[in-house]
Amino acid sequence: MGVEGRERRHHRQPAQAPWCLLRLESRAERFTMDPGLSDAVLKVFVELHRKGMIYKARRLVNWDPKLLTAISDLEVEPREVKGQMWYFDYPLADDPEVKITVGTTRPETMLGDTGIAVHPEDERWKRLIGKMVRLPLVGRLIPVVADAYSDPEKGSGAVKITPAHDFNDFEVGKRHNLPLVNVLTADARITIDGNPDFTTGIPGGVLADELRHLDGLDRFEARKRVVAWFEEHGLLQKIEPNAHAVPHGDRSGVPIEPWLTDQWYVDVRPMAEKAMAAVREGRTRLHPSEREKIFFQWMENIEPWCVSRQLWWGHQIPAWYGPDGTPFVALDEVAAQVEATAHYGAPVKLERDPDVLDTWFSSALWPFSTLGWPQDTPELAKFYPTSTLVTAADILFFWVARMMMMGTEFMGQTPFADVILHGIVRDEKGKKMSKTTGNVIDPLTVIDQYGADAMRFTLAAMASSGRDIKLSMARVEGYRNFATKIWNAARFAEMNGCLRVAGFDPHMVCETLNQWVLGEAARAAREVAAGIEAYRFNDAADAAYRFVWGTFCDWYVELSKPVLQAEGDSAAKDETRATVAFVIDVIASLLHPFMPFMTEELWAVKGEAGPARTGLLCHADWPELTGLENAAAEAEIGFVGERDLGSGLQQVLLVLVGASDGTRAIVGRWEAMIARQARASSIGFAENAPPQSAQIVVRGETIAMPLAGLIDLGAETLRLNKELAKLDGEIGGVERKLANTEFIAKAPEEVIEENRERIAEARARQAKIRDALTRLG
RNA sequence: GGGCGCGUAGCUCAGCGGCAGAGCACUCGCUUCACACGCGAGGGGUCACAGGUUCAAUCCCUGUCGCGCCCA
Repeated sequence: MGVEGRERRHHRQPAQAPWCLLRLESRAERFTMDPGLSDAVLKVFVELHRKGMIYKARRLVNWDPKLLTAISDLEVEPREVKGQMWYFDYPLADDPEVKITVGTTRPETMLGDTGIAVHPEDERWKRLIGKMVRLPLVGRLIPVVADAYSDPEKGSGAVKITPAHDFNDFEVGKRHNLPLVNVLTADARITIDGNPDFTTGIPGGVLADELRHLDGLDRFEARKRVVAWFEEHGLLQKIEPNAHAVPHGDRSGVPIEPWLTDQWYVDVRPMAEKAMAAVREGRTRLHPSEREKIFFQWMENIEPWCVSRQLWWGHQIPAWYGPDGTPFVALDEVAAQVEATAHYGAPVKLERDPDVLDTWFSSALWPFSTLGWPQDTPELAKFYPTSTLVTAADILFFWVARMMMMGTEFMGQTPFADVILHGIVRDEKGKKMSKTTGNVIDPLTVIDQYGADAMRFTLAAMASSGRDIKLSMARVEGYRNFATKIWNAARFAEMNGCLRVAGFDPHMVCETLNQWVLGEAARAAREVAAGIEAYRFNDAADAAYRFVWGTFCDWYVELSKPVLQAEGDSAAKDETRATVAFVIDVIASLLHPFMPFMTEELWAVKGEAGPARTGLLCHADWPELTGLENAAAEAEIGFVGERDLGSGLQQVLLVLVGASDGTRAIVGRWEAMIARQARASSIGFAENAPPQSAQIVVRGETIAMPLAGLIDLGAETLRLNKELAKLDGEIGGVERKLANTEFIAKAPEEVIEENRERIAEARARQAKIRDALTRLG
């Protein structure tokens, strides 16, 4: 974190960190201005300079006229502005009646025009190439040059060239040897009076009054005056509304100016090559992998990085200037003095460069500077390279790419094996949160309302495939309810004496219900682990949620009630109690990554009775649950848990028609439970359905409910007929598929088999429904 | 202008070749002895549009429209 981050955020993050359960080692907190990290910054700067990869150059930079500093390309953000395009007429020097029309969105820059470019093939202007134009208002003579930069399709086809105030014009100017005329001060005011660059081309070197009045004006005020002048002199051809992107400083929010200054640059290309190689060869993997394309696109087109800043805070650049301005880059002034003395042949007075480094320069060193580099520390040996970096996708270039460049350059290997790029949290309308817009959702507010666990779970559940998250409070609330649900389940366990039992072995349980839930728990543990390992946190969170609510609470707890709440003690009851306690421990473990507080508390509370815990849940092992799947238990509980068994009415008789011995046995074991689920008064068996009963078909079993006088038999008939028709449709579709010879020839066997089973099931079901219909009548 | 991505239930989003899913919202019924932040039962989708590939397309390909983001 840079120094400005220190000041603005430092008080806040430690407050948030514990609630978000960032597992931070606070003794290891580092800050880029710490002495150790400053040593690293100096060393890197000096080393890169020695290798010729840091140099000083006079170029156009993105200049922030409010903060009065250069900024890097990445700190510039284009903002769509509804501006205007002004068209000015520039008269030819030797024939003022002939005028060239040029368009501009920044009229005040015309003071620095040193040429006009037209496309070499443009028939309108071709004949004027090589001629001179007298720059209106200023009087300077400037040439018409042929350059393909000018787009004949746009505007008039001729563009004014201001090499000192526009990046494209700078390049055009270089190609045609046009002079650079700077007309702006650091705070973007016009400076022309006594400005030799400006006055050089002016006849007599003396400024007319109308010009002198512009001197010292703010750029926008000057713009108005220049436009007014052109209008007065009949040289304003037209004004068109024009929406275009204007570069703004991302911190200051004001339009930046391309401005000619001396700055320090890092030649990042060699480092970029090394970083790209690391990704290409799989030594660093980006997740999601689609990000790699964007990474390469940027890295392949990378430009020199302007790292000097004219600010009062930051790492001062380790460069000292001799009397003639020669820079000496060294770790300290003494070393610089040695070099200077050697250079001049005698000691000289040195002056240190007042500029500081871009904060991202020191941040780029983070993976090794924090571990003590350039010292050879044990931490460095142990923790570099790191395994995984988790960060927001929007700082891929600012930070991640630069850490990779510096890491490969100075440590010889890429700093991370995996980089997880997640989305950023946006507001509910999908807008990027920003302090200036004022739509920042403070996590502490959400936490106050719904709890840290609910918020953390929400973020995990919504963090799919690196997409941005529109934070949905409804989701947060839903997961708060989930947390409450777990507490209530734990309370149920407590009320029923479900205590942990020493040496409980999930493989030894005898009760079908318990075998079943343990198998489900094992499946859930596998799914959650797989999700986390694949960095698919939403899949992991989902799997945990489904198991806890959908399986454990909705079914297991319900089905265990008859056993737990029966009078007296039994082996089955003991086993079920132990299983409940065991599964709650599993739940705490599975959910701990997503709901650390609640689960830790649950772990502690459940640890009060039974065998002593060895420590905190966060230090406990991931549940190792293998060999617990049990197909027979799954089938049996599947039948018992069938939602469709009942009639939706209270206290009816349930009759299983023509049930097999197996089914009779299952029903025998679960009678109380099934009756309870189905709201049935009792359950019986018969070879034929009683007259006037509603009948349903569930898992191949026909269940009849004598409903004479209870329901509308006509409505029941209608319901059954509707279901028949639905099945007809399904059968028709599948039959057509199976009749297709190509399908039979080309589809995989299991798919064909699946379809055959589907049709068989549908037909069997239809038969039973038809049977039911005749009984009903 | 170039690149990347997204258009799936009213909303927020999963799924990504072989019967369209979740949460929230909605409708109906429940003071069921863990939980109304709950329980049960439902309704709701030509998976943006148009072509193509395939036995089979929400999923793959091409184009169109709409919406984001990144880089010029």
